[in-house]
Amino acid sequence: MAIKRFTRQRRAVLEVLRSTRSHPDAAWIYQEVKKRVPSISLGTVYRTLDALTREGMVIALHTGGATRYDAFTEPHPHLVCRRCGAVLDLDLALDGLVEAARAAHPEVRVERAWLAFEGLCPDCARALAS
Amino acid sequence: MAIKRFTRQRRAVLEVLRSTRSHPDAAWIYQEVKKRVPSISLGTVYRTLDALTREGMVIALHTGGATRYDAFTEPHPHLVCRRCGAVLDLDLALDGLVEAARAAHPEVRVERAWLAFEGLCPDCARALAS
DNA sequence: GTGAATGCAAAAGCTTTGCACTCGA
DNA sequence: TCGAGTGCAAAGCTTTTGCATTCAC
Repeated sequence: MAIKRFTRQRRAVLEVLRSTRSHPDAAWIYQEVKKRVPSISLGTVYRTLDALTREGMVIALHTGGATRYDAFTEPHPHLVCRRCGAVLDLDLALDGLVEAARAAHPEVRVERAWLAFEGLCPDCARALAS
Repeated sequence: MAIKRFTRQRRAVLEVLRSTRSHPDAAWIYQEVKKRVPSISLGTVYRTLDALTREGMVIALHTGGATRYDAFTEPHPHLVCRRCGAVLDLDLALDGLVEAARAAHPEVRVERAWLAFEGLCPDCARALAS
């Protein structure tokens, strides 16, 4: 269902998510939101993240473990560190990807592109280089 | 650990996976492999898929629900249908993506690109158009 | 006031794991 | 032979859900 009421809980989830660029999962968000709204339950966090995702206010990232969320909704690629699991935003335009897919495959409806790179974050790249 | 023995079970999992382009999950693979190796357990299927993925013989796709596997390991994008969940291979070159990411972000190590499109498969596009 | 949203807790997936046994190299 | 791999089952983790209650509109 669409969001009808903007409750304290939903506002807090959104604010916590907007306050970080670490692409946290539901458990981390829950711990943080609890500091502002101690009565909130994990189930509400999940329901809120689900609603916000369907509204397009946040993005859900499926990188392997728990789903991670991102309040920065402009299309942008991510780097997933294969060593520590960190997810970083990359500054790289995704222009043309959707159009190219549409041109190559007119039989499907292409709505959005998800681009992720696998590799090593700066810390892990340094650690493995030595 | 690396694969040391190519058992009946592992051969069967790989053959089942190579026989389809439907990007099945572990449960489906388990049902199919059972027809050839009735004694196989779901745990072995998971361990085998994990080993094959680490060996680079199959690819693991994280699209939201259960992990799906693909024996076609050439880098290629997928279309994930938001209506029925189907995953289709798209015929579109990924050339230059990794290089572009490396150029834009020399501080990270970029090893591989994962490109997925969200949209509608041919059946669902047709169904929603009417 | 009213029903959308919440809190709680149970349950439902999906995946991993410990252990004794098996069998491929 | 002998340890990598298996089968079984229990456990672990993430996520969903039913239901009574609450509270935003």
